[in-house]
Amino acid sequence: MKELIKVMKAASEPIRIKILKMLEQRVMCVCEIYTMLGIAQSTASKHLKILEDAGLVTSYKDGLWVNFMLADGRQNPYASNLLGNLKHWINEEPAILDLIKELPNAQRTLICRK
Amino acid sequence: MKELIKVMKAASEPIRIKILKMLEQRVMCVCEIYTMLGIAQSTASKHLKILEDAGLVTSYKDGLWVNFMLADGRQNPYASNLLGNLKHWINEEPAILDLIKELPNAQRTLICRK
DNA sequence: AATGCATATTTAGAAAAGGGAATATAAGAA
DNA sequence: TTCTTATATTCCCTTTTCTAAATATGCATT
Repeated sequence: MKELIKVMKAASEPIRIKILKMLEQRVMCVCEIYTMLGIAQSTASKHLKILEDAGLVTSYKDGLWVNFMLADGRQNPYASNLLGNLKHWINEEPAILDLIKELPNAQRTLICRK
Repeated sequence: MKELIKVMKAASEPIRIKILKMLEQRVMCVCEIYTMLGIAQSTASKHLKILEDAGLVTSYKDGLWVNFMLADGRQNPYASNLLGNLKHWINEEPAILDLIKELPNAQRTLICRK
């Protein structure tokens, strides 16, 4: 039950759904994510932690970057079920279409270096 | 997106999951529900409203009683998907097993009349 | 009409979640 | 070591959510 609630709660926030939809396309680092969504870095980190705790997302380090990707869901059936469904959900939604369209422009080497 | 979020949010509360699991068994009125869950009547009404707004539950009047049941989900794909999955989720959970076991004892004619 | 009963709604307080600025951490570069 | 940079965490504030008592509504019975 706790696991299920955690997944549902993680999936009940528009920003987190957007993150999942972007990660369907490719691996992303935090700076790419918060830039795409127009939110603060700390906000993005927190949402990613919630997604990770729910088993929806995993990450691995690559130097200074932390790469986030969809979890394979082998350990959490609720998470993998949601991720599977989400792939063919809300793909026609304007907000999502825009995100996907803009995704190629969000490259860590262009965005995060100041 | 809004529809999806509404369903996820509705499903991200233990009490509401418990209500759905009970409604898998049978139609219930509000007094049966709040008695089973040990919550206030107003609390139960509000949770039911949230579930109904999300398209997970429907209700019909029968005199003074209001009967709640799972929605058929013909209008909301997210809701029907969740309801379908939930049927084979958390059935081994002690809290759920107990609820189902106690369900036959919660009869409106015995419980609500004072 | 008037009363009784099941449910809905309102109200108010407490708890949780969301947001971002500021700070801490960790890893690469100098 | 010291500096820089990407991310995590802390802190504080605002918004939302949850809970239940109190009140309102609506139907049925008398």
